[in-house]
Amino acid sequence: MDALLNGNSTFLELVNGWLGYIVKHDYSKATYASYSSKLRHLLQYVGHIKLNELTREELQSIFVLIEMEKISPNTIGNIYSITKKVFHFAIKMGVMKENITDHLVLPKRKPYVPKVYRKLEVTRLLSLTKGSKLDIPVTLAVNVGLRRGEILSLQWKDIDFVHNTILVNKGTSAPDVDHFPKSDSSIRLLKLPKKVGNMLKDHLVEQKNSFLKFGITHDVNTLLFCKNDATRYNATSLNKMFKKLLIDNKLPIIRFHDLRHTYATMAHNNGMPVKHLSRSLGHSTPAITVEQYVHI
DNA sequence: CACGCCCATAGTTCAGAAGC
DNA sequence: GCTTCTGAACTATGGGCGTG
Repeated sequence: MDALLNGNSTFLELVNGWLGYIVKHDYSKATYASYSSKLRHLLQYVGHIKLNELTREELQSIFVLIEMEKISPNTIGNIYSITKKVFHFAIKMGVMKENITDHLVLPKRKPYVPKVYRKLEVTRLLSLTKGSKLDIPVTLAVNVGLRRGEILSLQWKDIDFVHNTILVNKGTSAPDVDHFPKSDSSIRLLKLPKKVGNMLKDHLVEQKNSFLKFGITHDVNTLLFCKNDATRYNATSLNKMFKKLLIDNKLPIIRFHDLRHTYATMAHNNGMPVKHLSRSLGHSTPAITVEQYVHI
């Protein structure tokens, strides 16, 4: 720590100290990026103010200003929880006495209600993607309920055509391309629906042929869904391609991740027990499944 | 122009803790 | 036991930019 941090330091200096000395070391890169960008909302108003001149009332008025920027209540909640950590750090470092983030009044967070496709729209979507680049990711999302990051990092060694299973044990997150599961319960061995298995078999043959043509090695580490040169697609590109497909074909606009919600809703409506569905999605408890994914 | 990458920032997911 | 809150890590979106 720059032993220089004291009551006369500015809020900006405090934030930089916390980000650089704590967050950079103890948290993931994605979290670091998320924290620093959210703190900018505060810095624009109070970055220059000295710590011993910052008051709870002032902080409260800053949150009102942020609300006026049309930032959603959920995001304001996020900004608040990060801010609280910053001041907690200040207290720990002995540069502030009380945590001025206590008892602030904030807008209530609202649950997100995803859009899901009905059977008819799913059928239409699948007929559109058939044979196209998006065939694999869309099918895996809508028929197996995989997350985007899980699809992007699936390798052929994760597919077992003998036992008809698919092993989900890694993910890909923006802005990095790190591999990690969302949580321990996200690691799971799933049954591969017959039609998906068949589709993957066909895809494997096609991919091998295409690789041969370009002189690229194909092995068990090859990604299921990748570009012609075997490299991974950028996660945001997948979203863009998906959205374009919907616009071009006048399908209702949903997010790629909503295909996972669609899968869950359909499975539930088809009578899949919640416990089973929860395992299939990789949730730690069935309560999450019911709360977040089943939209009738 | 279409495609794909990178970056910045907003918003969502989901586990675990806290509160009832 | 449940519901609600918190927080880390994820996904979404859009602009800019390079390539073909």
